[in-house]
Amino acid sequence: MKKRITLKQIAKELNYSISTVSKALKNSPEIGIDAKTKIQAYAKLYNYKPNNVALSLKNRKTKTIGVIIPEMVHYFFAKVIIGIEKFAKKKGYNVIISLSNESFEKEVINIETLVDGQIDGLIISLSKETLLKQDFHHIHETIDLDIPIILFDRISSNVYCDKVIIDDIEGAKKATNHLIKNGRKSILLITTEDYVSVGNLRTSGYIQALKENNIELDTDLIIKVEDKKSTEEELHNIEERINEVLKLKSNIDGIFAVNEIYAASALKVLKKNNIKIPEEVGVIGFTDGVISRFSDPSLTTVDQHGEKIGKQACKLLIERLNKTNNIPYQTKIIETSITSRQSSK
Amino acid sequence: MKKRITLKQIAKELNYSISTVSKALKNSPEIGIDAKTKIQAYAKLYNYKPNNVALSLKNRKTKTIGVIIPEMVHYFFAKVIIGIEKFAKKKGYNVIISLSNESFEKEVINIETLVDGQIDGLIISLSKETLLKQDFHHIHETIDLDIPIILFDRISSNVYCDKVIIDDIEGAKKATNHLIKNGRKSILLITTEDYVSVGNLRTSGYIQALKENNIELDTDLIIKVEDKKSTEEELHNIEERINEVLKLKSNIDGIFAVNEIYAASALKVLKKNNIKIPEEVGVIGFTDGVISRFSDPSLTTVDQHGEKIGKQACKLLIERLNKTNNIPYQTKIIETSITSRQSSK
DNA sequence: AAAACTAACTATAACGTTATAGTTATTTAA
DNA sequence: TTAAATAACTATAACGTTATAGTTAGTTTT
Repeated sequence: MKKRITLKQIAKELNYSISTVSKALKNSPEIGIDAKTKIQAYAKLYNYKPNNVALSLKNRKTKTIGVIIPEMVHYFFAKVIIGIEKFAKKKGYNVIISLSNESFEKEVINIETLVDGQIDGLIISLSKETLLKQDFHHIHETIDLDIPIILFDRISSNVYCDKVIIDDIEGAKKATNHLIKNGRKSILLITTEDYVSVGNLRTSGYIQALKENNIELDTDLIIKVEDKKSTEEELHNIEERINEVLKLKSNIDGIFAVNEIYAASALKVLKKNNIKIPEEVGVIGFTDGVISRFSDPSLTTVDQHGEKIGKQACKLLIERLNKTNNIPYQTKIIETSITSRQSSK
Repeated sequence: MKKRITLKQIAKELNYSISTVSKALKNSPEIGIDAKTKIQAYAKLYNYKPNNVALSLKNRKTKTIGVIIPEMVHYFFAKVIIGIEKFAKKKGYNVIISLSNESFEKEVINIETLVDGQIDGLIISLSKETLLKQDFHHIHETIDLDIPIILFDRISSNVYCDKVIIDDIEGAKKATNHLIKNGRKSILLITTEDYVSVGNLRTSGYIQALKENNIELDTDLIIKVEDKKSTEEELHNIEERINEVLKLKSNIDGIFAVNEIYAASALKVLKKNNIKIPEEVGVIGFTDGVISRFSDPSLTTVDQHGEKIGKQACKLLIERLNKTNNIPYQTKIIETSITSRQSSK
């Protein structure tokens, strides 16, 4: 009903020019004290707020950041968004979120839509399809338009821009070492096939940790899972494979899974076999999410600190937006940490 | 590097007026075929895209929808957002997401920020604090500004606007009946204090179901939890209380929890007491999320169909935005359904 | 052949701001 | 006492669009 009041209306009502009103509200010294008090009082009374769209047009800045993530129902991404949102808000930026749903095409469309004058910069975690295709033209075109992009988590070395990642190798090493320090010697690794970069890196970390502790690598202790949608059927499959290895290698005393779901599957199989956790077998997962917290026993995990990642990404972006000259691209690495719970001691 | 091209630049380059260019690109019959082809070709070559901010200012429409949810790390809300996002995109709208973090103050600030010319309408799920305070002035003020609001899930009957909810009473009845049909007679209810409307309604559903099945209500079988942040400590507390009741009432053969977390806690306590699920006690939760799917045993739940809720809310909003006259407010009820898993048979 | 019409354009204003460059009237300096 | 300085404003342009209202030159109509 009562529409927003504008400078024009205030000007007309109080018989000043629009410029005077504008300046008075900005407390400009050019304006006399009388006019100022009158105008400011009136503005306050009618709850004047500058129209942001007009400001965006004038300043050629929207004070809005676009975020594109592969999926929403994922603790890690949700956390990242929280980090972005918090920092952005503090700096006076708004956040627009889009989902690529792991599809290359949707990613391209989302970027196009957002770049259409809605946002000052973008924070993106690439979709699986994009990484598989290795097609980054949409990213490059956006950067060419002088719209900065920050990549996080799912990045590519073929794109030149700021990046925020965790050290997957280091994280996996920490996890493996955690088990070794508990006295575990025969550690089962549940990971993805090698083309998934994250899985690949974590596998390397596992291998390195063993080497550093002079434990011989037994490839029979590595289960590589096809990285599909986690349907009930697929989950059953994974459990089946874990079960087999467990039967085959009865001396297994630790399990490191490269994500929550694999870790939860491991728990299930262990319990079915009446193997005591953590007494007989210690379990640790990567990615600290709800599943880990509410599983029984609760899962020790490698926390990726999604919120920190989001904050850092947002910080990098806003810094770049505020620089007029081009600063060199940075890659920030966020430390992982172990969250110790019941599944390991 | 190569900035966006504008009408002005095209006009200058091709020696036409801005109006001609604008009209040519809109295929106006006022413009001659020669000019049209020339201008359109040039625009295509330089990838002309109208500046959305300018359009927003001109049309007094941003084609953007704001969404405020209490928290992100929550399967249900994530699903709702997916629903909103999908539908919005299809209709040419963008989505801005803000988090109230269950705080009244943050909710107020978020609304203010969004209403500052960024959005055409809002979709909100109220924070717990807001519901506790019963202070809706910010909602009313926004509606007064002719910015339509759609409330979902966490609503209040004291606000007049469009709403999308599930039938909590019906859902709770379905859940309770599901247990009763399994032959359960002594069903423990784990719910929230009554001021949380959702908890309150689900409690009613439970009571009604008992009544309809001629089972006497035993108030000792109702645990009302203070609805706080689910910290480890708080969770421990809940488990403690469940444990006590379980000791006191040894004949309990079913548990209905009004959310996933309470249900997961119940599972934990039952397992600790070596009570067989579902043989001795059947468990059902409200809200179908990851915890339910990955718990052991997996949880039977009342699915709220978050994506449908999001879609419906978005639809209501866009419909209202497209009407010039005020249409009467609607409340849409989305059907729940039972997803049967291991925790009940 | 003058009046009316039409095709193909252009100018202007407006959306709401703000920065820059004026314009007054009044005060101060020389 | 006259020029220079200042205080307190106002007008204008610009951000990128588009709708409305002009303006031409050429074509019909009668």
